Amino acid sequence: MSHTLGIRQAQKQKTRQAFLDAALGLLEEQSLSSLGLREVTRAVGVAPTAFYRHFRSTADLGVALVDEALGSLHPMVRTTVSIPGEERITQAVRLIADYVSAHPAHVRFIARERHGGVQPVREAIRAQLARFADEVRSELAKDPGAEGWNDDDLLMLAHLYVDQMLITASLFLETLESPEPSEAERERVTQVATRQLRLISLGRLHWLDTP
Amino acid sequence: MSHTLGIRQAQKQKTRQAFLDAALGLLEEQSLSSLGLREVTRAVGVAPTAFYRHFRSTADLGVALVDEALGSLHPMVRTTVSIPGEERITQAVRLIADYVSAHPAHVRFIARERHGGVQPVREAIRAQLARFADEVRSELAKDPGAEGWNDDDLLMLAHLYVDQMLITASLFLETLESPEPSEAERERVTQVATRQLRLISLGRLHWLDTP
DNA sequence: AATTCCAGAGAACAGTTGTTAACTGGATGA
DNA sequence: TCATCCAGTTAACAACTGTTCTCTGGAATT
Repeated sequence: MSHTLGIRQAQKQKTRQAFLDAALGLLEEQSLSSLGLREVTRAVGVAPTAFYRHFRSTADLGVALVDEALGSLHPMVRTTVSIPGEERITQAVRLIADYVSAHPAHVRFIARERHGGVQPVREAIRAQLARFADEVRSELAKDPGAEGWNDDDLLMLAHLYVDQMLITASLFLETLESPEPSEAERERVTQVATRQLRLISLGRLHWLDTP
Repeated sequence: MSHTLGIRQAQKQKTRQAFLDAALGLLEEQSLSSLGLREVTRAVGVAPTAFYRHFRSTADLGVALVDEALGSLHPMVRTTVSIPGEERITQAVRLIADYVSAHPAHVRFIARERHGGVQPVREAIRAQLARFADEVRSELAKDPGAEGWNDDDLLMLAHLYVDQMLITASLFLETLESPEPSEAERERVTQVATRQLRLISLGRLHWLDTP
């Protein structure tokens, strides 16, 4: 059962969330490695020293942001990959489009810090993406089209899908950042992403044609 | 014809190159948006104000680094893509492996700043990658396997290849950064990348099977 | 009701930052 | 040879950084 938090714990979590929100906002136009501790506390409206009550460093805050950004996405990905047939591709692209629309700053943060200058954050993202890949692999294994596939090749394919989804997310993001975000642009990205996934699925279909 | 530079111009270019080299070194463990001007001049061994003789800002220096990192790669990519048959994939993976080994810091810089916090640099990288995609597209168009393909689909495929190459480069880089860089790890990345490219090529082969 | 706890405030620290202005001295071109 | 140019220097600026130590007032515990 869930324990009701005391006033004190509740207020602390509220402040912590304010830190995460403020940081995410500031990170829209800079990278984590240049994010200052004082900068964040100023945005939240608290004293600089209050930061240490919640995080050891801005790198620590970054790791927390990784979990916030990707943690809740796992069940959705599993569900989407488990859809059979053509519908899977359509729904996967839609899932990404919707997620980018709903949480653009989170997506930007992940894309930016995946190869960014803060090692612990890179590692946290790497671990999350590896989890996604493994989940995709295990869902694909249940698919009838996976007969005759070994686990290595399935994981190779899963990584291809995951990376492709990240690229697509980044393209949708650019769509939002564009000076005049048009529905036509979004539609174009959707079309390209769909066809790229279709092409990969075609390759998958004929993977075992010749040994 | 090439004009021989005076002592003065030559010395200036030498210092400029020292700036680029020093910056690239410092950027191994941080992002461009946190790179300080004084930090760079200190590493070069020159007064802070000397920086302004060469660059307007660190963002400006970043744009110069983009050209240094990717500019010389275009002819190699064209040549590699023009190779027919299975050999093309093998040679492409080898090209990337060699380039990462020879210029790891440049590759890291591109991967990091592609989605980094400095807009002009992102734009410069985007433009270079678009050039690669267009070059790959025009080489693929010459390929016998491209009969019946329209330009839109060819460009879609070209982007898929280019993005895939960047992902592979980043994996090779992680291989070098690993605490104990083993040849076995490199070989594994080579194998995965090769099979991913093969799968994509299989999809390409059957793209026109059903309209 | 008395005591402990602890999120956040306040002040101070030594170092750092980007940018300005005025300079020097060797290469350059008349 | 002499005047011009200009890459790099020196000095100074206000503003900012992360981190420390001490303090406070309300919640939590007894």
